[in-house]
Amino acid sequence: MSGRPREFDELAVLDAAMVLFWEQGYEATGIAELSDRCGIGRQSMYNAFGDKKALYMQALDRYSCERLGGIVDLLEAPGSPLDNVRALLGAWEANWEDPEFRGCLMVNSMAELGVRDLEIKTQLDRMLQKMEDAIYNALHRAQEQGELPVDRDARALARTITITGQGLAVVGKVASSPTYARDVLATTRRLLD
Amino acid sequence: MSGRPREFDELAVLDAAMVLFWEQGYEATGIAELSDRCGIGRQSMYNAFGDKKALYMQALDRYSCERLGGIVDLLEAPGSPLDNVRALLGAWEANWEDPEFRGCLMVNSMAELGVRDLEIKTQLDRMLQKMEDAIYNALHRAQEQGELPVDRDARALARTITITGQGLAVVGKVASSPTYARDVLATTRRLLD
DNA sequence: CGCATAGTTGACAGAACGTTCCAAAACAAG
DNA sequence: CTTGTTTTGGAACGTTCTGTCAACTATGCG
Repeated sequence: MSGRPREFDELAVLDAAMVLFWEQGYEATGIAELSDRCGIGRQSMYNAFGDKKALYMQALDRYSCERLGGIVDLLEAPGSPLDNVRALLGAWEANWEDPEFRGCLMVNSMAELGVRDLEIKTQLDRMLQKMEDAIYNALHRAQEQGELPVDRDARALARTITITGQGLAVVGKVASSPTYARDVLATTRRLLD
Repeated sequence: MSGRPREFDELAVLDAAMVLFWEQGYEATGIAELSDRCGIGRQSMYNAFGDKKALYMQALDRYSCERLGGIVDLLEAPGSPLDNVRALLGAWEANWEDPEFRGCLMVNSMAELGVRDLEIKTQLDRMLQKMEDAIYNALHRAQEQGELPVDRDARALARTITITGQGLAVVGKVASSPTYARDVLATTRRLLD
């Protein structure tokens, strides 16, 4: 039998929680703050998502679907796969130039919890591979289509681009130089010629 | 007039605090845990270092002197400057293969506090520039000595290497593949030929 | 020895933490 | 309308947190 209906949209609440964890990290974000910004009561959060860590992992999942999914879509877009990779680098450069750039939830999570929580570590490793594989697939297709020389190690290249993205996401939170990302990504782009 | 002498070595305590912050992050590390692992009482910590944030910033300073200083020394070692850069990349690769690799305090701090605390952000930016400049200086000397073609943008190259190091330090906390760093650093090394 | 200075110790205050209990409220089905 | 089921809001739980206070201890100097 069904009882009283929910007064909130589960996905919208999860999005709000995701943004809050994204901005402040896991430890620095309190339950009261979460329920405030999500617009629902404490008990409703516990009913819908479980305890704090469970909520956090669902926020990570949401990030994986929304943001990483967006990257995957970008890389799998029709047309030149190599241009899609270049578009990803361009998006990163644009992110850098945004003065309100808040980094990347996946990277923040790696730094804060990567070695302290095995369950989260496993999930983050999956997300990382999702990103790496998406880049690898694009590079591999680029090689099949003759856009990228076949003597390049596509796996190593994909990992290099992944690391570059993660590095920019961390450093972008503190670095003051506006040309930083441009310098780094120019070097990265040359690897694709 | 001087009173009762300290029963602890200030630098040793700071080192222990640094390691604890390094392993667990700022928020997840409590004062009780700090004074336990440092082997001194709470009040002694407050007397010697001030409050938690002041202690953290002194730990960051210590990290800058010890670890970043070690990198600077490595890069300024006599002999081939380009080989010194290669040695740094080799050290990063060895770090990756260490199963107890705990990342880098500077990177962890960027991710956790980089956008939330302006004072810490400023300090981290300084540390980042210290590292970048050390790499740049080595590359610049390599160009002067003819080891590295002068048509390379040494600043962009230094930033790329910096970003790669930061990226590896984050990703290394969760990635399972043992060849990850090797792949990435092989690509990086090719930039130096 | 005695005074001044500085370090150590344990207890404590005030606030914040994550979590749970409970009763009121809102709907679906009978 | 009644009964059953679920959500909601508020109060309260015990714990942990950072930081402080006051008493005690140990040293250097006169």
